[in-house]
Amino acid sequence: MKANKVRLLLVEDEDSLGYLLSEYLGMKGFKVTWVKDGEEALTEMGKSIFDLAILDVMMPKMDGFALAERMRLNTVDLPFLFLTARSLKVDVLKGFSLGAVDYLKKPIDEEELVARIHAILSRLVPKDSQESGTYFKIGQYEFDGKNQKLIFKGDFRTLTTRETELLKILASNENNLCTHKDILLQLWGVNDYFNRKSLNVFITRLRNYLKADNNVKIENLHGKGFILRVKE
Amino acid sequence: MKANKVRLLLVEDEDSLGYLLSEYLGMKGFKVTWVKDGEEALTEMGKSIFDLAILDVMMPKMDGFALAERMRLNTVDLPFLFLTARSLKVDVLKGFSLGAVDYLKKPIDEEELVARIHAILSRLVPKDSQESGTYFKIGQYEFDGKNQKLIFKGDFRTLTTRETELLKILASNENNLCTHKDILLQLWGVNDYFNRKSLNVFITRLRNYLKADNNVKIENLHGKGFILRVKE
DNA sequence: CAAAAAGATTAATGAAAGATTAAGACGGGT
DNA sequence: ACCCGTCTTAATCTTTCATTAATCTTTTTG
Repeated sequence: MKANKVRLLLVEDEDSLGYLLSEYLGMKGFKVTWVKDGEEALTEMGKSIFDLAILDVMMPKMDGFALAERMRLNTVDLPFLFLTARSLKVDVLKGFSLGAVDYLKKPIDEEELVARIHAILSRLVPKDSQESGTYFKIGQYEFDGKNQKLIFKGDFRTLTTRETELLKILASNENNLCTHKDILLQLWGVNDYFNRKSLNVFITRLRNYLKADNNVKIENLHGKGFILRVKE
Repeated sequence: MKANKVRLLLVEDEDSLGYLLSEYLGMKGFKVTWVKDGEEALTEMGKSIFDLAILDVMMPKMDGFALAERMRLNTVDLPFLFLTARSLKVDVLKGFSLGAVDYLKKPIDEEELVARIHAILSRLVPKDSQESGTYFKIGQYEFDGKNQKLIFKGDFRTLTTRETELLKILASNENNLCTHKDILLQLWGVNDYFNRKSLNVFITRLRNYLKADNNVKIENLHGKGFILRVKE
């Protein structure tokens, strides 16, 4: 899984610059996804994982600043830098206050851009790997992830691998949102329509297994994901 | 943010700029140590701990690049950025290849420098307690943005996506005006008649949810926007 | 004070997301 | 090759929620 190419999301409406940069960065060994507006960018962020986003500030529809703000609201935790012709001081400051890791003024020097990307990536804290335990208490249930057993008052049921993996994710984030995206990427590695449907089936199964304790619920956050809710 | 001050090591031979920067940065809440050449810098690094070094490139005796190289040889693991009048591309690239986290061209804008320092530090320091920026206290309410929960005296209500996004904006600007324009751009990316109508609907909803504490109000500034007002 | 603009409130609608159940596909073990 | 347990796809039904609409109230301005 690791040792892979660095994945960049380039958001640039201008054809010429977008083409130039995506080609150049591709040549330099990055995996580049180029989209032309903020909406597309958000969609793309929902579909796959990126290491860094490069946002043009001046774009029709949604500008780079608005996009950064929406990323924050959607708790998309993706580092980003701005690329812009607007070098007004107030813009630079706004860029950083939105959480940018860098702010580059046009005209862009491609080599400098690459150097800066590397500087940024080398300093990034690696994402917390889900090093979760294997044994959980879920309300009156006990869940032995290693042996795939769900125990209730002495009785137990053996879960399948998928059921186990899913319950592990939910249980290690008890009472906290697990997004579709995270679950799907962790279980299937891909976030598409069919896997999403599959996920629903497994959720139904788990709900069924967990119904004996009605302080335990798998709730849905519409459009976001699931929460394993344990009252008290 | 952080309890103790951030410690900066400023290496700058020029008196005027050095004085200006160390004063300004000190005023901005940093603990600044100002030395005038590379030798002194290395001594200082041996004596105390710093969070970030700011190196001028052009200095007599040992220039910034040479200093960075010596730091590497001495395995001094201190992030540094360059400050320089030499904006030649080859210099910029050399700066980054030496491991710089940033490279600023003179003339330096002090505010931008501060913004960049903060951007760098926030990347270096592991994110403080996962839920930064998504958890709010609103009067007697607690608002958990990540899980879209609005909590009042132990009980909670789950908000929808839009309700959550809107409340996040208002809450992060408590007692300050959020203009229509800003809200609309952040929530929809577009500022038109219909979204504005939509916004009103959501404001009504939030008002309804927040009415249990009458020190909390969403006020309207006619023609301007909304304010989440929290008395006391 | 009257007209117009902006805002507030409540309700209706429809598309998208989710839930559930069943049927098909796949693969290891015998 | 044929079970059997498991995962995936399909089909169908239900719920959710953003948006639009309709109506009423407040504020501004001349």
